[in-house]
Amino acid sequence: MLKLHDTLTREKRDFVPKDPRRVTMYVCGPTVYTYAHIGNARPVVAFDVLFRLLRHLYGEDAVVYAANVTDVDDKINAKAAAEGVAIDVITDRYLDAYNADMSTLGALRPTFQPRATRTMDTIIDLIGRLVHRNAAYAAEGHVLFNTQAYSDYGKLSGRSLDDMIAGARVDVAPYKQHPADFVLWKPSKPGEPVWESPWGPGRPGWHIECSAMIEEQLGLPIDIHGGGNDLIFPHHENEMAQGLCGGHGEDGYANYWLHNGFLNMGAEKMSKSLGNVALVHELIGQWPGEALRWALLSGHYRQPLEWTDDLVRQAKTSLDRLYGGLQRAAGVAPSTDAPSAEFLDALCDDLNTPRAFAEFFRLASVLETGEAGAQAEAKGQLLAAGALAGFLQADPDHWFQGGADEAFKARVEGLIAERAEARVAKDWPRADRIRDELAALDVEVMDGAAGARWKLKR
RNA sequence: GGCCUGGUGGCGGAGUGGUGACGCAGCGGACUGCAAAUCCGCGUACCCGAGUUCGAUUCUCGGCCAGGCCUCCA
Repeated sequence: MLKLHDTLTREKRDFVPKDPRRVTMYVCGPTVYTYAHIGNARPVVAFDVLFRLLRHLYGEDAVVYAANVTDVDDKINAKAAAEGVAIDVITDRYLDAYNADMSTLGALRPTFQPRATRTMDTIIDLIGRLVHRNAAYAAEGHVLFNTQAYSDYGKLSGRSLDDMIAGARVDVAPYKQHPADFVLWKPSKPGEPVWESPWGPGRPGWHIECSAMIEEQLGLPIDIHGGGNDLIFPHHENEMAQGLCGGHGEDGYANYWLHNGFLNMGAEKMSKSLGNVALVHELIGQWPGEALRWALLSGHYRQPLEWTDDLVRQAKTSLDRLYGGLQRAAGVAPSTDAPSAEFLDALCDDLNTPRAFAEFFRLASVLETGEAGAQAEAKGQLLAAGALAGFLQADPDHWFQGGADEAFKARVEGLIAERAEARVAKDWPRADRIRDELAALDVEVMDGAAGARWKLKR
């Protein structure tokens, strides 16, 4: 039984989908104005594991996963203006880069990737319904959500309206009826992209696109809504309020709210505004994407995780160990294609990936030392567990030699053949000389009963 | 100020009212022409104080420390 921690009820609960034939999940996606950093990738990878797990439990075609793309925003506008191009040029460029980067991290593409600019009709329709139902009002070219219309406002983030007023750090716009009211539609500034609406030309506020997309792509209520824990307030609080008041939310908005913890650089949250970021785009030039994925999942998704070079190095070493086991067991035929029960249990325990990783190592150990039957089972379980979580699907030789082209491989094989001759002749000085030569090429040779294997050191 | 997380061994990181996480690093041994890998074994931990309890790292309260959010910023 899958259990998930729900932010709204603040407890870990059995997961029961509204319809097991159509399990719905929505995760807040990127604003595409620059490259994603590794902190941005944490929810993508964590919820990718959940997506894969749900597909495993309910069937591949039974899970519908939508992740939005915010492609209209001040920063996008600024970048487009700076380059003198239309915003689509910017957003297309960085969306493509984003998808390529996330794919390198082993994340499956969501079923839908709706874009704000292509959801405009639904956004305007939803705002219209909110106005009609007195859950929103127009004022000075803006449309604002009326927080007084929703009695549970603050429930998700655990805040009361009174607290918010008391703690308000920002001047309240004069056109707001209540300080907590938030913008659904606002006028564009000169030169910015603009859409026509019943309330005048302008563009959507921050939160409304997600509610519109969820209505359009998934239908209320959805089973799972995910995102970073900085989105709980105000974004998800507002999203839920407007979504429920729009007329289709009588059965709730999202049945399970999941929020991931942050990646820290040193003691601080990694964030673009602090400038302490490591871009995925750059990291994938330094490490295998699979090692980055492992590093991201080496801590539980709700806990903070400190991002360091050493974390990735350890992740790489862990995968070397597992791939090494698979490489040595190349001759073992898997006797199952199902992950072990413990592996599945670990993931079903609110995505306990560290516990699942421990099971990877246990299986690898059985593969190394077990009887033939146990090995065959362990290999099958290991590969199946890997497939479920997005690991270990590469050819082990390719994992260790991945950076080498054919010419390089031929050269290495030649040297290894020469060295084999020397070893047969017990010409140790010559054998060691060739080992040194290979080491200079960054190649490590491992002698074994069945001949020598090699890997790139990197 | 309000709300919310978290503080576990050299490092990363699970978990539990009373025995084992797991991985990395380290140490000893086996194997090995050398090396690597692998195998066997070893070590060190639960922020502080009080309480509940036969017993607390685990529950409660208080404190200290760190981090996050507190509206047009994703």
